[in-house]
Amino acid sequence: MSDRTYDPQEVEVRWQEYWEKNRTFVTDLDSAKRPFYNLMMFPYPSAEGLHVGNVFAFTGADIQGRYHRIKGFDVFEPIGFDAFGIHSENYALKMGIHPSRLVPSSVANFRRQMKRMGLMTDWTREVQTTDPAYYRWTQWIFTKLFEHGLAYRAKAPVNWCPACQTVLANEQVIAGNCERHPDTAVERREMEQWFFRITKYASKLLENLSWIDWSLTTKQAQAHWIGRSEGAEIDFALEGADGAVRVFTTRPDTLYGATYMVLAPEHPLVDRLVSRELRAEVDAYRTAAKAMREVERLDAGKQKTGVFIGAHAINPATGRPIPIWIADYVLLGYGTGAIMAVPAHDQRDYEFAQAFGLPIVPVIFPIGESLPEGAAFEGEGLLGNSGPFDGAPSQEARAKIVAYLATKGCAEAKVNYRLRDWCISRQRYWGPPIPVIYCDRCGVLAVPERDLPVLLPETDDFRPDASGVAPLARVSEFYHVACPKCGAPARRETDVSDNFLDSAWYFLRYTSTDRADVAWDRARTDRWLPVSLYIGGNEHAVLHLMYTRFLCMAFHEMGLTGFEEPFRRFRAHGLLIKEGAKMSKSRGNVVNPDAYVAEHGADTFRMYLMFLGPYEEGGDFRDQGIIGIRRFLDRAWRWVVEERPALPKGDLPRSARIRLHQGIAKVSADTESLQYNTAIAALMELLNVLREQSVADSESGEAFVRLLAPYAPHLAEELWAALGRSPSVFDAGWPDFDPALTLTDSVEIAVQVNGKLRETVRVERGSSQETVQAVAVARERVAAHMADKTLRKVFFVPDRLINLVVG
RNA sequence: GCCGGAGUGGUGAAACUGGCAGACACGCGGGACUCAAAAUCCCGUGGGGGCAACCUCGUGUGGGUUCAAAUCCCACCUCCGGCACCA
Repeated sequence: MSDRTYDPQEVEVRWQEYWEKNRTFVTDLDSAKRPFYNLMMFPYPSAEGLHVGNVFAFTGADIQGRYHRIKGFDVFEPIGFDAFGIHSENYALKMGIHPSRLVPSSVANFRRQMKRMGLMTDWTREVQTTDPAYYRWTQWIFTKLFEHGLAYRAKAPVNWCPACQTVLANEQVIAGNCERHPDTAVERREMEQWFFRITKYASKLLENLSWIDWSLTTKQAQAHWIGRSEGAEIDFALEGADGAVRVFTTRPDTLYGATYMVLAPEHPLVDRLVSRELRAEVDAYRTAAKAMREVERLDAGKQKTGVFIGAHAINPATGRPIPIWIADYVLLGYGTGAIMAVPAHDQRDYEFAQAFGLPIVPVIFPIGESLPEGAAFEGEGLLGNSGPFDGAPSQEARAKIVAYLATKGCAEAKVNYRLRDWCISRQRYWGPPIPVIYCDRCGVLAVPERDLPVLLPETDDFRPDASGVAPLARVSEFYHVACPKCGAPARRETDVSDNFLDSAWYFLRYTSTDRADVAWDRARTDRWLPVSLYIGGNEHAVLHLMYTRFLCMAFHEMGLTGFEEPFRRFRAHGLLIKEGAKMSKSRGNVVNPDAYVAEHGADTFRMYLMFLGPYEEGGDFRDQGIIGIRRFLDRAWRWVVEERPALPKGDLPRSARIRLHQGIAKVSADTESLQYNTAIAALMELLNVLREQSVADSESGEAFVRLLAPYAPHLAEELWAALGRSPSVFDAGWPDFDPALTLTDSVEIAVQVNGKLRETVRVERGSSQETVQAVAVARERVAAHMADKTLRKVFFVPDRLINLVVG
């Protein structure tokens, strides 16, 4: 017996060197016959290094890559780093070191840790979003969108975080507070911003969800975010003035019950409509609403407030004038920024009408019950108080009323979306400058492709200030530029683009990192995309994944790619938490993998994370059971290296062979469907069975090692070599199983009497009810429970169960 | 409030399409080996009762459907994630 034992450090480093030297996981993108693009969400390389949450995410994705590789696919598994953005910038400000000097060491640390984890990454295709060779193309994408009318500049009320000193996307505002500063209320500011017209694709973004193979939860989150609602836009003519107020409603059937209107305080018509006597009051309300903290304004439970503006509009159905109010519960950014208020059938309008003594006219009457007291009736029923439409069912009346108004030119059916355009301007330093030049003569120009990249100037003066102007405005060599068209003095845009733009196209760049002349090589993207499988966290369900889909639709429309949807399959992994809480630096509960890898090795740590619970559900990280995985790998090593070679050669007994084939079937199916915890349990069971055998057969060793390979890649290579096979096990093919050998010859059948388990009997597979019943009733324990009772009925599930009902 | 997901031994968890609840591990108890320990191996391990064979209760709570429910239905509780005056 050898005195050597399994030494993961030695084994793992040796195989990592072997893979690197032999370019085992470097993919020839141009000759691949069976491309499998295995994508994982690239990390933000924080200075603290990789944490277990990253390792959990990467490992689950890497298992898919390795599994497909053994199955014979040409797997492309690239990685990159996304070090632009506010997170890096704030950290740099805190440390007083320029981000361009901090990022390389963070990246180097991440790279070291990731290599040590043994991912099958193709490191020849690494991208960094902060590299001018990359962001040149991020800027190019902006110019393409600009050319196609998908990028525009608008003054808009934006979310301003006083702590970040920058604009936030809606998605970055959590309950009215900043995503990065949970104690800081977001303010609203009017600013010139660059937007991408994602709303153009709202319907396509929604419709395609019906066929893309994504985790259901992710698709639901996207559908909700897009927020489609069907209704109508209706014009309410102004009384004693030209023009009309347009509203959006999902309930045109309630039009006869519209007894007043409400505009958002910021609505542009307010200024024109407000009466002289009420102007002071209205202005005071508008100022207050504007200054109000977003959290307060959006608090659904708060008392309704508002003011009458001294003007009236005509209800187009009743022909009667109704008062126009402003109130902060109506939002400028949704629908038309104005509503028709139907207090009888909308709870918010009801509360408002109650507070201000406005008339409440019911027009929908529930069938077979009466209207609720003290609340709006929001359900369906028959129309009343509705002139010619009285008696019509409310659902049918919607279209009828719209059609009737349409003939008078004051309504049209309309689909509204909650989705808003993507604001990409950031008044910060650490990002790709938006490639735009403002020339007094030529107007707003995109920087021509030949002048890209617009390099981010090196400056130590990059702290944002309350001016709201980006730090780049203070760098005069950058700010002043000659117009690319006429040569006259012109100015550069000084905002940088949103970090989400960097990460919205990185998977296209991976294929073409060797090409300095194009963003991506069309032949390669045609071969490799859409991505075969994308694995990542569901926290990106509506941000990253939505923006990415939008860009790909735009690229496809421009003829830049051959596909519309970037990810064939997307699977969301669960969140790894610690003691019931999300891991974060502020909580001080971030777990660093290095210590575990140093103690037990990467294989053990990988498998342990995967064994913790269902991959798609995540779980609570504890290191309690890690020793169980280590023991399992130790046993696997001993079995292959020491125990098995000492046994005489021979064939497995049939029962063991059946267990082997059942194991192959189970591990294959569970790996395929990301049920890694049960796949590992099956591997353990299989090893337990195989170690009980007293012969060394020719089949089980190689099968087991290959099943183990996606999970413990280093050890699998080592054991493959110990079996006398030449590397790499990842070129060896996935073991097949014989379906006939996955069924045992005999089965154990549960015998119940009146639904309670009393006995089990072992019979030949496929035994008839008569046979099983005969065996069962002959058993003493069964007979005892049936004594002096009559057999009423028998339920028989072949090969499983028999239930004898007596009474 | 709304939309998802979840609630099972001391712990992480497993359970096909409604068909033997607790696979696989951790931990714990006992034993073997050892001068001793570590490592390893073997046995046991949901609760209660019983010397035992066995009996009985048991998947968040309360009802229901069914020969049979962790699984389906109704009502509720708790936790996690997301959204939130969306007209």
